[in-house]
Amino acid sequence: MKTLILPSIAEMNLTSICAALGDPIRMKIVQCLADSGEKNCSGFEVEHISKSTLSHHIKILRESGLIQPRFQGKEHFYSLRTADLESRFPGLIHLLLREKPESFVLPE
Amino acid sequence: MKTLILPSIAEMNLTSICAALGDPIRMKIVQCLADSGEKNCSGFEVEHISKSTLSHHIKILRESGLIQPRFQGKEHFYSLRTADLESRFPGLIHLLLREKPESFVLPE
DNA sequence: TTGATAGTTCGAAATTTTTCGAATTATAAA
DNA sequence: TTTATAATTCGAAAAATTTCGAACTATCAA
Repeated sequence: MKTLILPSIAEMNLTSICAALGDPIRMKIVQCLADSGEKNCSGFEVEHISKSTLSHHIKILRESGLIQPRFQGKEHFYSLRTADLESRFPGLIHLLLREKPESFVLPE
Repeated sequence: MKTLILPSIAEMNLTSICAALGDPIRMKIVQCLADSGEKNCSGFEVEHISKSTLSHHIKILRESGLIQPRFQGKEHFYSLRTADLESRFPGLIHLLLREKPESFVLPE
């Protein structure tokens, strides 16, 4: 079993999070997850990009604290760390929603 | 008189804004302005950086839509485009405040 | 056990960003 | 007019990021 490195809430840093979001591919992945929850790599709405490049972007998102993986068989399912992000940077998640923001309920 | 290029509210783009904020020097400038309003270059809390480098960072912040200049004599005073940013990305400004966020009143 | 699938890691090339000093513009003050 | 100050622009060098294919790990299914 592999150990995964995720920053704690206290370790999250706004500059790193912005740097992670400052790339169009990564922004798209994050907005895709913000809109519709958990997805594996093939569910991200990105095209014309090799799988190693996609892995690289996923790593940056994970290390910034934006996303977390869940391993199920061969697949890695990713989701936004909604509650953690909301507690550390209130309002951030809301900013990332593309549509129907009124349908999104923030965590308690 | 020089014409300055500022993106309109509609032209503002979240990815570009995040990219602009994803650098520690630029984040510091923006948080400095968010905390205390208008400042010229010498008022930014950045050190060990040449003036041409500082100009480069200011340009990126301006072109992303985060800041606007006001020319007075030799000096260029910069401020956050608070109202414009709040109308385009509600909550963004609040995220950038380092201290005393409760004392900050968002524009109408 | 073999083969297929999902994804990561490695190393190198391509591209972009950051940085600087020198030259330049614009204003103000002597 | 000359000098000083505030800041930008211009190249070019240095540093960081993005990208890819190949090799690898792990799981599942035949």
